[in-house]
Amino acid sequence: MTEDELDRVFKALGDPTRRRIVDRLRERPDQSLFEICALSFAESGTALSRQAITQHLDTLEKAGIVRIRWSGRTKLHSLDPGPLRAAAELWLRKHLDGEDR
Amino acid sequence: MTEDELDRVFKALGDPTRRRIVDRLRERPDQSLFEICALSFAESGTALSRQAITQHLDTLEKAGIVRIRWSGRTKLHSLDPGPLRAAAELWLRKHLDGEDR
DNA sequence: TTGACATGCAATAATATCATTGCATATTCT
DNA sequence: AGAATATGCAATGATATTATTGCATGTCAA
Repeated sequence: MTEDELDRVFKALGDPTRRRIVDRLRERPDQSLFEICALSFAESGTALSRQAITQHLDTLEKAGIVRIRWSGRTKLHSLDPGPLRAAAELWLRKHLDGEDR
Repeated sequence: MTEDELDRVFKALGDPTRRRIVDRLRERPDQSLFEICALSFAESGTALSRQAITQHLDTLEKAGIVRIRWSGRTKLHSLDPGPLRAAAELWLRKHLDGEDR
């Protein structure tokens, strides 16, 4: 994992809206943009525009955290646990050695 | 750990200069601003201004990752592993359950 | 007490991020 | 074919981030 990839992963995680999206995608994969918008609204009360969500999803996709798949006219989003795991292993874990885990 | 704290930790980690600072502080604690500047230069070749490093250190301090201690006219920086560990435990780990670790 | 040293504070500028709006394109259904 | 659906693309604006420069303040040491 390159420095740039690490940048993108941590930056992607540095936003609460994106973290919520990742949480929801983990509960259920293959969600469409509309589903994610609806859940985002249901959860937070405030409605972000569809484009805002799209941009967050792009950020997650560029970080490699989210994978997309087209089914007709709907774009389905799922998690790719790889980059998250890589970031945790490569970087966070070395700062936690010697602790009670 | 609140959402805001999580934001600050991940955002702080989303910059390669700051990650390098954390790496160096882990190797040796209680480094002054000048030492960090010097190491940063020695490592990367390009010299960031002292103020740029100061701002990065502020970001790390606000994220709770770096603790400071004054000794006369020198400001000594050390790591606080707490927020890093909390972020890893609270957030990253739940996305890694069921894997071979 | 003067000079060198270590750092702080403030202003500025370039670029990036986050969210919005309006319009366009492609797919499904009747 | 026409209407509704799901999404893309582009422009804009507000705010945040990153790095710079110049000057000020506090501390140590000769």
